[in-house]
Amino acid sequence: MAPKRKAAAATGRPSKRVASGVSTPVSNKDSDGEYGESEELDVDVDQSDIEAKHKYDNAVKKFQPSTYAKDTAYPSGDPASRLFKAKHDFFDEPLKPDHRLRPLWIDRENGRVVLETFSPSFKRAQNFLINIAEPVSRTTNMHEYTITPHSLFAAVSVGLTKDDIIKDLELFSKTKVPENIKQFVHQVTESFGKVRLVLKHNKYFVESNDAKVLQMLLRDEVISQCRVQESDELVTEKAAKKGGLVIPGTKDAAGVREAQANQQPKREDEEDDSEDEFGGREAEKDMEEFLREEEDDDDLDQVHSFEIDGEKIQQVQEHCNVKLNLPLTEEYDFRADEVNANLDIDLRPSVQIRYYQEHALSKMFGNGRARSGIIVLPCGAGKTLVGITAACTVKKSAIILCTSAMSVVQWREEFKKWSNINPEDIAVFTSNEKQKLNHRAGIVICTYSMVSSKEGKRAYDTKQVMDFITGREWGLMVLDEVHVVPAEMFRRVTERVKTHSKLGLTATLLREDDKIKDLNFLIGPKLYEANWLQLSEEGHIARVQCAEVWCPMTTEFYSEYLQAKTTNKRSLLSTMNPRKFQACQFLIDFHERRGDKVIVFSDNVYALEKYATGLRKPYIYGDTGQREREMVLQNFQQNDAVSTIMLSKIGDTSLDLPEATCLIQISSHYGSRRQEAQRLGRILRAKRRNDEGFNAFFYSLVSKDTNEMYYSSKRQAFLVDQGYAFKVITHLNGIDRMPNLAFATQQERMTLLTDVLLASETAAETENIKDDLFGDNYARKKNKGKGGRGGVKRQAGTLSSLAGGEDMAYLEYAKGRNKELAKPRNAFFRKEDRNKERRAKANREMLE
DNA sequence: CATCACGAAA
DNA sequence: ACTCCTTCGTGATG
Repeated sequence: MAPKRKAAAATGRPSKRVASGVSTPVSNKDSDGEYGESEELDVDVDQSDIEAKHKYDNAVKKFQPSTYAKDTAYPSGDPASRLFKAKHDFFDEPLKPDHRLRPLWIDRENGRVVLETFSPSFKRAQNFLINIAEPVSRTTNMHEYTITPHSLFAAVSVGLTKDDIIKDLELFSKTKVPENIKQFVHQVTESFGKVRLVLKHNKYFVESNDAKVLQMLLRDEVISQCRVQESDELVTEKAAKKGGLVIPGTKDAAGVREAQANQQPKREDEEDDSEDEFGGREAEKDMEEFLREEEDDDDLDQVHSFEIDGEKIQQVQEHCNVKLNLPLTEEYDFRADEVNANLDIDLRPSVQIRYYQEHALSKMFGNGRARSGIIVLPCGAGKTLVGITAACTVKKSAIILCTSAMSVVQWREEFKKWSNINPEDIAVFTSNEKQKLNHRAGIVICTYSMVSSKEGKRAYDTKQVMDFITGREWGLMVLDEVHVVPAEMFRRVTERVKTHSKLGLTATLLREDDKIKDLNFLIGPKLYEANWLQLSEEGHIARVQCAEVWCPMTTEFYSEYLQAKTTNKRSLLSTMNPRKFQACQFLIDFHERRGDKVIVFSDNVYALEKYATGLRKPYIYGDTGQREREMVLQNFQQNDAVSTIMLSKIGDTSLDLPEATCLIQISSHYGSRRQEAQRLGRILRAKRRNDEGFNAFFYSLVSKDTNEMYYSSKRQAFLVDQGYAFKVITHLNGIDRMPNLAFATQQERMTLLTDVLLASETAAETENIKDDLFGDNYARKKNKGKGGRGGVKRQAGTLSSLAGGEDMAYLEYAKGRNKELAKPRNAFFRKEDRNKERRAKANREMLE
C-alpha cells in the first residue's frame, strides 16, 4: 500500500478534506484482495485519489520522451500504461526539430497513434484522426487511436485520399511517419472507397472515378452476371459537385435565407465576426476548408459507371465486401432524383444545429449526395435532431426505425417540434397505431420488430402497411440505436425496405460480441464520432461525477456468499448486502437534501422490490402496468415530494427523464459496458446541466470481495476510455450517525438474510418446476391469483410462493404507495430556486 | 377499445 | 464466464 500512497502524493494533488460528508481514503481498485480490513473500513483518511488515470495524466504534463517509456511508477491497471510497457521503437526515431508543436506519436508496430491533447494543434489533429482512425481511449491529456483497414475505409468514404492521409500524418507526427505505415495506408486505400453504389433514376449503378477498377470488376464472374447489359461501354460523365447544397439549421442555411430575402448575394466573410457560441468555430473552419479542397478535386474528375440489376444489390455488395475486399460506398444523389416525390419539410427557421451535429452531417452530405453510414453521438447530444436534419436535407420520403413503441412516439413529437412538416405527413406504424400516408411523400416511423418480424402470422392491416412500405422507394432510412439490434434483423430490414440511403444513429458502437462489425457493410462506415468529454466541457451534455462505492459484506452475508453454490445465489447475496442497502439509503438521503432527483437502478427484480419497499420509494419494472408507470414517472418529474424512483432494466433504454441528476446502481448485468454507458446517458441530458457549477452524479454500489468487483471494473472500462474518472469511495462519512438507518441491528440483518436465502432457493425450485410439465405458466398463474391486478405482480417463483402472509402485506403497501402519488402537488418550482444556490455551493465542496 | 396472456427473441 | 428480464405483436375478453 505504501508505494501507492507515495505515488498519489507525488502527483502534487493537495489532500483536501471533502466537506460533503463523502470522504475517500487512499484506494486503488486494482489491488482487490490486498485490502487490509482495518485500513479502509473505519479510518477516515483525508486524502482523495481519483484512480490511476489522474496520476498518469499529471505525469504526462511534465513528461519527457526519454523518461516516458521507462517510467514504471504507474500500476498496470492504467488505461494507457500498456502503451509504455511493450517495446516502443518509435521512440528510437529521431524527433523532428519542432516536435513540440506536433501532437502525434505513431507506433509502427501496430498502427496505434497517441495524441497529446495539450498540444497547440490538438484540435486540428483530432479532427483529422477522427476521420482516419478508431478512437480507443480518450482521457484528459492523452487520446489513443488505432489505424485499421476499417477506419481507413471510413476515411476514404468521406472523401479523403491516401495522399491527404499521409500528408497530414506527416504534418502532425513528432517523428517521421514510418515507411510501413505509409505502405499500409497505400495498400488499403488502393481498393477502398473507389467504388460506389448509386441509385439514380430508380436504377442502381456501380460508379467509380477510376475506369480501370470498373473494368476489373466487370471481368469478375459474379459481378458481370449482375450487370444490366445495354452496351459494353462504361457511362462517363462529369462528377457532381457540392455546390449549392446547404444543410438546414446551419449558418450557411441562415445566410441563404437572408440572401433570398434581400435579393443580395451572401458575403463570404460575414461569419468572421460572429463568435461561435459553442466554441466549435475552429473545428468548423477545418471542415469547410476540407470540403472546399474536396470540391476542387471533384472538378477535375470524371465518373464512370455501369448499371446493375436492382434485385442483385445484396449479392454484389456482399461479393465486393467479402471476396474482393472492395466495399461499395452507398450514396444517394437525391437532388437529381426526379422519380420520387419531394417532401415539403424543413427545419423551423429558429432552429440552429450545434457545431458537432453540423460536422457529422457534413460528413454525410459532403459531396452533395447522401452517404450511408453511422453517426456516433452520446445520449442527450441530439441524435434525433441529426436524424431530422438529415431528413430535411434529403427532402424525400423517409422511414425511421426505432427499438420501442415509446421512442416511436418520441420521434414523432420531435419531428413536430423541430420541423415544419405537416403532421398529416407523419405516419406512425406500431402494433397499436397504424396510420397511413395521404400524400405521395411522407415520414413513416415504426419499430424494428414491426418491419423485421417474420411474414405469415400477421394481422390484416399490418400486412397492408407492410405492403405499402416494401412496395415503394424511400429516400432515407434512419436507424435509431443501431447497436442494440442484431445484425440479422438489419439484414431483413435492409432486404425488405428499398432505400437510397441509410443513416445509423447510436451512442456506443460497442457490443460484448463481435456483431458490430457487420453493421459496417450493412449500413455503412462510421461517419462521425463525438468526443464525450469535449461535449460535456462545452455544456452540451452534463458534467458527471462518477464514483464507485465499496460496501463491505456483513459477516453473515459473506459466509453465506462463500458457501453459495450457484452464481445466482451469490449475486443475490451481494446485491442484498445490508451495508450496500445502507449506503444506498444514505446516498439517496444525501442527494435528496441537495435537491437532486435520484434514480436507482437494479437489474434484479427481487432486490429492486426489497430496496424500494424498504426505502419507501416508488418503483417500476417490467410487469408494472402502463398507467402506473406513467403515474410514477409523472410524479417524479413534477412532484417535489417524489425525488427518488427505482427502475429495473426498463430504464436502460427509451426512458427520457431529463429531471434526473443523480443515478445509483445497486446491481447490474455482468460486464456490459453498453449498459453502463446507456445508464450514464440517462443523466447526461439533465435539464439543469447549464446551471452554474452543476454536476450530475453516477454511483455504482459494489459489495467488496465479491464478483461484483470484477464486473464493475469491466463495465467501467468504456467510460474510463471516454475520459470519465471514477472515484473510489470506501467510506461514506456520516453514515454511522444517520438516523433510521436500515438493518442497523443484527436481528434485522438476520431476518433479511433468511429472506434472501429463501428467495434464492425458491427461484431455484421454480427453475426445476419449469422443467416439469407445468412449466412457467404454472408459476405465473399462482402468482397471479395472489397478487391480483394493479400491475404489482410478482416475478415467477420468488419469495411469494412460500412467504404468503408477509408477501400480501407488502403488496398492499406497495399498491398504496403508488396510489398516493396520483394527485400531484404543485408549487414546487419555488423550492428549486432556493435550492439552486445551496446546490452550487455543495457541488463545489463535493468536488474535491 | 382498454387490458391481459401468450410466445418469441435477445 | 453466465443467466434473466423485458418488450413486442397478436388475439381474446368484457
